[in-house]
Amino acid sequence: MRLSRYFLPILKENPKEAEIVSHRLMLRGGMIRQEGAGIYAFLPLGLRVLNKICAIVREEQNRSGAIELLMPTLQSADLWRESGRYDAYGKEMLRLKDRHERDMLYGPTNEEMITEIFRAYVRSYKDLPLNLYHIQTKFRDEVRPRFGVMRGREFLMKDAYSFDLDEKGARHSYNKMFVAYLRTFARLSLKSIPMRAETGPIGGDLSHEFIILASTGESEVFCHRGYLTMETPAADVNFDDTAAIARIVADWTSHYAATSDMHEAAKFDALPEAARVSARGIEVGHIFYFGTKYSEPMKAVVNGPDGKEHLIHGGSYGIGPSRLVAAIIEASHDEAGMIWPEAVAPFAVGLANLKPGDAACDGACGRIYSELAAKGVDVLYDDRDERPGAKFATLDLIGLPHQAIVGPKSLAEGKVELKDRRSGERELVSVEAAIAKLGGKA
RNA sequence: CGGGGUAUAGCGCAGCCCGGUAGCGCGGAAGUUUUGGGUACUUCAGGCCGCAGGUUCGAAUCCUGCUACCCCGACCA
Repeated sequence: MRLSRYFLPILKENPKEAEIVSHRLMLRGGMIRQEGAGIYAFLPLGLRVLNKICAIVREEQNRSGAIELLMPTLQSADLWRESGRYDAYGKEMLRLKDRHERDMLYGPTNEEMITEIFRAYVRSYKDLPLNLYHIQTKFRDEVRPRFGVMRGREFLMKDAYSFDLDEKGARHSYNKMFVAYLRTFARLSLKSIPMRAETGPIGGDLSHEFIILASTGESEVFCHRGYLTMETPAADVNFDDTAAIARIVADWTSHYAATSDMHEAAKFDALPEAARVSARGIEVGHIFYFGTKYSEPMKAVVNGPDGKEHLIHGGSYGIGPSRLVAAIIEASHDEAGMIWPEAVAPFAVGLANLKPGDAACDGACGRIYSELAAKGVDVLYDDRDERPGAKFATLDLIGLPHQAIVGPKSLAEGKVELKDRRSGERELVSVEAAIAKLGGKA
C-alpha cells in the first residue's frame, strides 16, 4: 500500500480525552475515531489489526473443535424473558422497540439465543459435545465507558457456547477452551495468566479470567512468578485427549493467581518473596461453566444413552478482539509509539522513501515494494513528499515491526537501512539483501 | 448512578471576570527554502463560539434550561 493513496489520518498532538497510552496511540495513529461515548469506528489501520486478531482467534477456536456461526445483534425480549434475564440484566442492556412496538434488545451476550438454536435442532446425546461460537458486535450500556476501545459500550466479542450431556463433559469442553485461550494469547505475543474469577451476572461455579500483564493495566493482580515462564500448549495438542487437556489446565492453575477482588493475601504472602509478582493486568478473556442455568428455564434437553431426557450443561467463553487491540498496545509500546508483534501488525514492513522524486530512491523503493508484494509481504510504502523526520516519526508511531529506509545517502553506497522497530537495531544492507531478508515476513 | 469538569477552526488552546461582533500554535492549501529524526519564512482557506430561550442598542462573554463529552468513584469482554 502506498501511503500517499492510503487513508491514515495521523495526529501530531495528543487528543486531550485520551488518558491511557493505547487510547492515545490509537487516536494518534489513525486507527480509531470516536463516534459517541464508548462507540468507535475502526479506521483502515485499526481494522487491519482487528482482522488479524480475529483470524488468530478463529484459528484457535477451530483447532479446539469449536464451530463458527453468526447470530444477529438484535434479539427479541421474549427470549430473555424465558431465561429471566430480561428483568435481571438491568440498564446495561440497550432496549428498543421495533415498528410494531415489540420489545427488542441489542445483545450484550448470546446465551439465550444460542440455547434457542441448540434446542431447536439437537435431540440426542450423540450430537454432543458441541461448541458454537461467533465473532460479533455487542453492546453493553456501561455507566462509564472509558479508555477508548478498552472499555467501550459497543465492542467486538468472540463468544463461544458449549453444550454437553453432563458436568463431566462440560468440564472437558471448558478445559478445551482454556487451552485454546492459552494458545490464542500466546500467538498474540501476550503473556496471559488464568485467574480464578467471580462468575458475575452470567452465573455458574467455575470461571477463569485471562489476564495479561501491562504496567498500565486497569486491575491489580497477584500471581506466582512461575506463570511468566510456563510453556504454551503446542499446536498439535490433542483436544480429544481428555486427560492430557485436563493436565494442562491443572498445570496452569497450580500456582497462585488472583485479581484484587479474589485476592487472598495470606496465601500470596506465604509464597517465597522471589516468587511473588504483584502487577497490573488487563482482562482479555473470560470463561464460564454455568451448568443448567439456561437449559433449565429454556428447556434445552437431549435424550441420553439411558433413553431419558437430560438438561444440557453449558459454558460460555468470551474474548474481546477490539479490546485486545488496545491491550496489545498497552503491553507493547514505547515513547515513539506502538510496537506491533509480527502476528498482528497492520503491515509487516514500513518502507520509507526519504527522497521521492530522486530516480535512485524511487527505483530502489519501487523494486523493494513490488518484489515484496510478489512474495505476499504487506508493505506500507511511505512515498509522500514529506521530510525524512516526519516519515521516521510516522513509521515509529504506527509501529510496523520492520522498517526499510531508503535515502540518497546510503543508496550512494548501494545500501538501504533496515531497522527493527522493537530493538531499534539498524543495519545497512544491499537492496537485494533487504528484499531477501524481508521477503520471509509474509 | 453519585461527585467534579469541559464545550470557541480537523487537533491543542486563549478570549469570558470587566458585553462592542473571534485569535494563537499544530494540521490543511499555494509558494520559496530545506533534505537522514515532526525545517524555516510568506500567503491563503477554514468558525450559526454545543443547542434553545432570556437580558441588552449590542452576547463567545451575563441569566435560565437542555444536550454532548471527559475525569474520579461504584460496575464490566
